Amino acid sequence: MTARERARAELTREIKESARRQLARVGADGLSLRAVSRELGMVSSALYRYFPSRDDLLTALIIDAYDAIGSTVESAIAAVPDEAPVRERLLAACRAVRTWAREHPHEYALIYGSPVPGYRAPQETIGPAARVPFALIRPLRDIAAHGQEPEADTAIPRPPLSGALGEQAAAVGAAIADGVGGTLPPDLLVRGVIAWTQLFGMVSFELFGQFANTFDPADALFEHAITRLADFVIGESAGVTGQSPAAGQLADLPADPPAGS
Amino acid sequence: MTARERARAELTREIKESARRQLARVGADGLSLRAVSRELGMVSSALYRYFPSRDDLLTALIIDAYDAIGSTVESAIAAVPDEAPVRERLLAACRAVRTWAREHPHEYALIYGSPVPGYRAPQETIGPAARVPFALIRPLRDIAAHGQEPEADTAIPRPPLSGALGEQAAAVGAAIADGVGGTLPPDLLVRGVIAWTQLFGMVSFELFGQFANTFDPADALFEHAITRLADFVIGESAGVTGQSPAAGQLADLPADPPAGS
DNA sequence: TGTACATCAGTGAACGCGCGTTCACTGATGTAC
DNA sequence: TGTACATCAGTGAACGCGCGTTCACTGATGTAC
Repeated sequence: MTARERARAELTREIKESARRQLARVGADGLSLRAVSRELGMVSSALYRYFPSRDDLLTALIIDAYDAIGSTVESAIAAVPDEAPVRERLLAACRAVRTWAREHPHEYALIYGSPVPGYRAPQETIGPAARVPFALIRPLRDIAAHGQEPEADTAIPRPPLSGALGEQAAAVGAAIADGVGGTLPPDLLVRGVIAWTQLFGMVSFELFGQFANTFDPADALFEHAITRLADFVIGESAGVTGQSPAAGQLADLPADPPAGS
Repeated sequence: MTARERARAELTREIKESARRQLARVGADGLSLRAVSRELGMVSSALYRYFPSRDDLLTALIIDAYDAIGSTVESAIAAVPDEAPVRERLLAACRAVRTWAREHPHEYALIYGSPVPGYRAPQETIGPAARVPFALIRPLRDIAAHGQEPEADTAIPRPPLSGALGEQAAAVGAAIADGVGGTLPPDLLVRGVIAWTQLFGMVSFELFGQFANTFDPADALFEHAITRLADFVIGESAGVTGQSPAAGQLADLPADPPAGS
């Protein structure tokens, strides 16, 4: 790696860092190449050696943000001991999402807030964007791989999917089989998606100020909500008993069965 | 009402309409007084007779949007026959939220998307902002007023609230008692809040493009999700039986008991 | 090891643009007697 | 019913600002022989 290449990588990093700082001050629409160049002590036209346009810089920030929250969630899940029940992995993932969002509110807003009008997210963002949903759904594979869900232990009724939803979920399940390491039953996948929306709905409301004056420090509400959410997804009621009755069973499974249906 | 006053009201309306159209084209940050004045065939400085600044115009749009979705939801609930179970009112409210959001995506983004940096929502917005959550929670009052929840019919376990959450919910419940027409038990209130976040999480993900390439027409997913959501909030499992067993009982209650605990 | 040439990073000036807001003004609409 | 004055809506010019992007350029870093 030549000195030139090292300098280029370093400056690219500095440009994005400065842009992130500016994001925090003025938001995505206020992000200005001239301001970035000013902070870096360069002339504004110099930035065009690194990013062909303002939108490309924005895209880089979006990809970085998706990757950052994605790897944070993946790490949080990986940090849970293999013997721990699926439930613990889900809870860890939820907490990781919230923690990252609170630590990087403006990057969170960039990727999960209202889309910037006039900006069309390019193809390259969809891979990184899928990391969090994949990470959330992957633990469910362990339930599916178990052959059957702990039907006897669950007290939560499971209304059947409508025909249209069943087909849609089956198609999605097949399409993402590679990403999540196996085909999920439609019902389980739908529960996972609902949990995904619930999780981000709660985090967004907290960050965007909808809880102002009511559930303002949302810690207790969040903890309660993700407990209920885990009940809903997994179909156990460990929120009551404190420990999943099926945990022992699941723990005996290999943590990572081979991919493919 | 003098001719002058009528003209003023009319033009104020036209300015806001033009601004809403522009919102759809360029978003909140792109909203420009000069563009509005251009569309109206006026000189830009003339707008200052109607709104003292750009931010005040934005505030007016935000209040209008909150009022619009608020009254839409209220109407949807009111349109449900009095004899219908609480469940039907909840579902109607959820569908109304989604329909309005899809018909007014940019106004939705204005109030539920990422906050505009540098813009601080003034006090006048909090009343209108509360209309939807109040409308969602108000039907739950009927459950609370019934004296007890249909405990026997519910199959969903109800883990207790943590101490901190219980206190917070009790405080919030007391603070909003006037708005919802009665004090709600903390547990019921928390379920309502969780449902609120779930509902808007799902609508936001649909509108902001997170379902792209997966659950893209989200109709079936949404219908399923709100069914589960009603199960969760009300504790009945009408999604399975098709009709709430407690519906008859609740229908005998007065639709609007006097406010206050 | 040294020279000749190509590649690339950064400069500085310029283009053309749109923005929010102020201000002194004209003329029409409303009000008091 | 008519006049004198006050209020208000809309004009047009101007201020000062920051922006994205282009372009011909200089000088440093890399590469081939």
